Amino acid sequence: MKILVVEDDVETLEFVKKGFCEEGHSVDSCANGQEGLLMASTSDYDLIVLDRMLPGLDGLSVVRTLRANSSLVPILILSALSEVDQRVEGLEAGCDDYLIKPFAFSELKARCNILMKRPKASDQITLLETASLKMDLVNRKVTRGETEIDLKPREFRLLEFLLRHAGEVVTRTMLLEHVWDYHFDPQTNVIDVHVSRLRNKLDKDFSNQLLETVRGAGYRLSKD
Amino acid sequence: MKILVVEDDVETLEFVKKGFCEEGHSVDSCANGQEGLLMASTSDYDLIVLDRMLPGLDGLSVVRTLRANSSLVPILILSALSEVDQRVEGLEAGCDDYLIKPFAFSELKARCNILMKRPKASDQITLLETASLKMDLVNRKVTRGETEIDLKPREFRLLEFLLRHAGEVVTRTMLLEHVWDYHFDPQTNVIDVHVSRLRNKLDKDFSNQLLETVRGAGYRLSKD
DNA sequence: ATGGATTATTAAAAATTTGTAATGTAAGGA
DNA sequence: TCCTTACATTACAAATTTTTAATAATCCAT
Repeated sequence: MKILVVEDDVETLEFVKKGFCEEGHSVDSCANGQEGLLMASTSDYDLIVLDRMLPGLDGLSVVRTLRANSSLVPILILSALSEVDQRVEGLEAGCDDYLIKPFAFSELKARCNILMKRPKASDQITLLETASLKMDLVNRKVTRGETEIDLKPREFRLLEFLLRHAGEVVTRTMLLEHVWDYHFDPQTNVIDVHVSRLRNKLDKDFSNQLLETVRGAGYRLSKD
Repeated sequence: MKILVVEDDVETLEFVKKGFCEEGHSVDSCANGQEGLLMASTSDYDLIVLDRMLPGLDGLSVVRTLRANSSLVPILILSALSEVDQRVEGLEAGCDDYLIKPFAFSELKARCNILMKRPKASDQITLLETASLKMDLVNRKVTRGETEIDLKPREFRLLEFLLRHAGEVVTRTMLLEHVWDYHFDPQTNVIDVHVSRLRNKLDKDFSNQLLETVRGAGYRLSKD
């Protein structure tokens, strides 16, 4: 992980830097707001640890500027300002966590790990997966084991919805709403027909059947 | 937003509940771990506020169980256990924030807002973008500025290819290969027809034309 | 300016995809 | 077991999408 630490107190900076390095992260640092902002804008960090009181540009302004430029980088503010109102002000500036000085590195580490584990807007889900069945949403490809399964657009949407609710029973009403965008009952058997066609492609050549019918309720894509 | 509060101390519970309700959130609550776990598993919450010490099943166990079931719901732990080691233990259990009792509602609110604003794993999208043109590959939606553009499957593939090569000249041969999967020249004007249709939808209502033709070479999607 | 070539547009034919309806099959209660 | 209901399958009809082909417009070299 790539971390930026902006902190003007040399001792604290070295302490934090050393800790993160020992954790195997790559750490950049600087000692003032302007420089921090510049580094944050020009390089991609997985996390920024930011002192609140900095010479020149203070920490909160850095946060506000980054957020105004729609940066989503996780930011943890470190601050000696410990009053509730000051904490709230910090949290509302757009950072993701606020830790009061003095602090234990173990807590800083734990909080930073949470922020870095957090799903990023950029690492998007492109793959839906259940058992041996994989659906690549970007390339619109479906495979079961090694075999590629060719689906028509509506069949794709149907399977996508089932995959997003794998293991759960999916009612006909849900399917009409979300796969057909029908907000009424068409009084036909469209669903049955498409489920049948999907089954042919999905389960015909395999021993265990993934797409099961739950009589009286709907359908369920088995999770295994 | 839908919030679950699990707290056995009646006074604290009412205090938190009232606060969230006043913020316009919908709040469910219960007073023990088992029930909390059940509610969290059966209903979709945007946030769970969880007391650490609960009768029956303690808060951290609830967190661990939920995470083991790959729930990604944001969880904030409330606890009177304020020692560093206890805080670290709580944070490492899989929750997203840890607030020590006694606390100010303003800080709880600020911290909860951060967790609820956080991008959810479920609403992540893959986006191709050039100038004001955006293509959402997962939801298959294209917008230029505020206007949504409805494309047929082949038009979508054509624009996707152009977007992936924005700013570059794209030859007819490339298009036949990658948009049509033709590995020969069909000796027709399929491409011209589709480019024309795409242009109609893409550029007709706008002053600056994104899809330009490079005479003798192919087409290029302008980068701005 | 003119003519050959390249690109654009349009309408209609062809192909594909989707929906309907008729018929067949299986499940579960009386 | 029978009978009703729910689901499955099939063939065909309708709608949509894609391709073709004919015609018009544009570009650039002469």
